[in-house]
Amino acid sequence: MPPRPDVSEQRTAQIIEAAIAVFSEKGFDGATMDDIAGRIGINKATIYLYFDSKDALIRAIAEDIFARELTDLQSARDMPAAAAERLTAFYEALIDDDAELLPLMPILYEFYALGLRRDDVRAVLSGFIRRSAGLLEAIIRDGIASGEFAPTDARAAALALDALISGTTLHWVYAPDEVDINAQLRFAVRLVLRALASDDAGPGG
Amino acid sequence: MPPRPDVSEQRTAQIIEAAIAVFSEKGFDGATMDDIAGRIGINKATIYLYFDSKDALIRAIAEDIFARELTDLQSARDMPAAAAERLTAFYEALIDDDAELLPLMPILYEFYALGLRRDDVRAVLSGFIRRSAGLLEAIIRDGIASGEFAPTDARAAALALDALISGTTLHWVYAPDEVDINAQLRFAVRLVLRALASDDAGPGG
Amino acid sequence: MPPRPDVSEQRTAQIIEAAIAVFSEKGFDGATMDDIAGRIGINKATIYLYFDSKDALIRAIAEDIFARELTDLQSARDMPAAAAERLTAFYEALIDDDAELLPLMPILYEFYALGLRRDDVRAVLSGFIRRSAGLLEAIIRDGIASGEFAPTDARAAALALDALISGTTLHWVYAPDEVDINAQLRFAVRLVLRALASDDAGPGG
Amino acid sequence: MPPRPDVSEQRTAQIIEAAIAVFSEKGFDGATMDDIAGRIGINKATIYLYFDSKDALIRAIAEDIFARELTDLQSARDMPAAAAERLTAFYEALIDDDAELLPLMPILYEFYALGLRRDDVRAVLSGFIRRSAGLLEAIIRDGIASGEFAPTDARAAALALDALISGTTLHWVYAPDEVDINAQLRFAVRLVLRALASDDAGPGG
DNA sequence: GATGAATGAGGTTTCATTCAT
DNA sequence: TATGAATGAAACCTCATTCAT
Repeated sequence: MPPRPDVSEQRTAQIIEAAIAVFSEKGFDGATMDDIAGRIGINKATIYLYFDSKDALIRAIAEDIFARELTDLQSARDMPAAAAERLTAFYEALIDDDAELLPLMPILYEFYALGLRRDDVRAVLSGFIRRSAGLLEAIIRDGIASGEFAPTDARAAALALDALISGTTLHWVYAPDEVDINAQLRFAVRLVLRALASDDAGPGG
Repeated sequence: MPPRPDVSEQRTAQIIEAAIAVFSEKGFDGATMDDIAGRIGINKATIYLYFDSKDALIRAIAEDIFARELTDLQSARDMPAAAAERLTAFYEALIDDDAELLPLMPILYEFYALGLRRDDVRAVLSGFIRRSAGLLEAIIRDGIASGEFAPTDARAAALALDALISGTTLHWVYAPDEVDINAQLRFAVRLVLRALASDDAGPGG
Repeated sequence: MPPRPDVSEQRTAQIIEAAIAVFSEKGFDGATMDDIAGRIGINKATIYLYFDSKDALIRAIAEDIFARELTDLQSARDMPAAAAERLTAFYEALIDDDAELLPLMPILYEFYALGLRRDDVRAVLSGFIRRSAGLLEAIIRDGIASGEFAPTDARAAALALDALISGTTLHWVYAPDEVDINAQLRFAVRLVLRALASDDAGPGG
Repeated sequence: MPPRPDVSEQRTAQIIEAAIAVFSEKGFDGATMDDIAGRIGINKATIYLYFDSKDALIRAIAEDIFARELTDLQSARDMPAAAAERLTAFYEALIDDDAELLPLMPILYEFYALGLRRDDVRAVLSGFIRRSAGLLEAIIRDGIASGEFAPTDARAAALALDALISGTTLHWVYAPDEVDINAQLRFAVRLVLRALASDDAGPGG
């Protein structure tokens, strides 16, 4: 914690923002501290006043990004609406964020790759995935409780939905011409909803 | 006709194998040519007799790995069995390959990340994803033709299944304790099969 | 306004000086960045703060050296004296600079060789040669205008004089025992002066 | 001396020829043994059957090239003609060899540069320069003996002529548009001949 | 808080040279 | 005689990190 929190916090945020942009473009290793500093017109050394190391910066970014993503999911969960509607709302928010989300994809995969090698990053990612599925599960559980969905393995369904979403995003990124992301995500949700509505016993059965 | 058997192909394969192992462990950037050479007890410079550059080596690995993966899928497609059975067989092969597949995951995400920045890698990945979905689609289409599945958008279903598989693998890798990969994949297939069996119009509808 | 005086220019000059010495001794290819850095007790990487690459450094040296040489010639041209005197003064300065000039010879030939392969270096050399002959030509032209020399092809005479000087320098460097550089240069100038004084039509005739 | 001289000599010559071409194009350091071997379709290692090292090859080339040049000069000296004619014949042969000589210029300067650092090369070059001036001197001396030229310092005149020739060649190479090599060389010879014809005492006087 | 200057460590790539065949 | 394969040594260049100002 640097002495003057007001300025510091701004700078911290500014650096993180710049770093996200640069890392997205060049990858964690391809990007240099100079690239990041240059993007906001400060000196490379200044970054070290706010972050201990490049690794620490990367870790901070992981926390920042995944916290933001969770926020979206959380507000979907907390919407006063039927469960099916809330799930739909969630993926629609995802798509609408198109302009925001797409540029994050490179860094996302960068994190998936890095997390398998760095424990601190792995922890952040694991937590995110767990919580992400947890939020979807909560919505599904609400739907079951309210009788909107048939009783089923909410956890498995949540995992499947989450998997569908991230898998579809991958298609979107790597074969954009072939995938109508919007239709495909809608299809995915419907797929899961139908399973929930039926009496399927889920993977645990 | 040189007296000695052509050792080139063996060396090439040997280097690729070593490189896969090292890249998985340290990432493309973290791994050095020395690491790779050291792993098979040759000199760093020898690698350059077989690959023009580190980048070329990475690219060769991409082709190698994804070709192997496709082979598995292809043999599933070509099995003389009902479509549902063939889909099931495919993901079961995936799981059985556990010991082979799991160590490849880091490199896979490494490729996903890199592909968004390097065109040659991107081309290999795009092709893989496209062909992968194409093979699943073929099986599904067979099922529809044989009356095993209800008429539906085979492409969308294939994409969904493919997405489910890669998304589930991600869970598996990052939250292994929470995910029974076997059950979860079975669940995924059943999910899609049910959609196929019904009269749902798919994402295009 | 940084508190410290701008040390950049000094460093730049220091590096160029060291590089000239090292390049003279070992040739462009034989010399390493480490050699150069070591000579002034700095780290190799520091050189890269001032020059983009070894090639850029070499190019900077070309500009530096040839600019210096031209300065000498220019001051000879601008002397308030008869043309013949000014020409004589020039080669005498050349000889007096003995201690400075001789060590530069290796690097000069290095440049002659390199310039035939590298366009940026070639441009510097071409310009130098052109301007060098141009300055001599100006002096000769003055002499003709003042009636000191007979009307003749001033350009051809200048080129001949320039050629004589560089050719003689070559002898000097490679057969120092056999050539009295001082006498030989004086002879060369006299040779040209006599041609100028006569009514010879020059090479164009 | 390899066992079978017939094949060996051919190979040796073939390698030298290839090396001259490659060295001219890329410089001594820029050229690799592979470049040279590749140019005649042999294996790099084969060169080592004929030359001990790259340095030895370079030295052999120096001897080869300068011997050839001297041959031209020698035949000019031995022509049954007046001295003035023989000098003229010499520079004319030089110009006619245009197509042969011009491509050798890069390697020539390469040698001038290298000779200042490598004793074996320096010895070859020194000898060449000395002998070259010696041949010109012989012709001039003949001219003096026959009364064709006025008595003068033949050595100084020869050196001046030699210097003029090599200096002019430099202009030619670096400012080809500005120099009519043919006219300029003729001018140079005339310049010297006039000096010889007169009663000038030369530099030694 | 900020930076210009510097560096140590290291990575990719190149290549003359060797040697078993 | 010829070569495919291999390598040790080294060079250029980069960059995260430090520190005096």
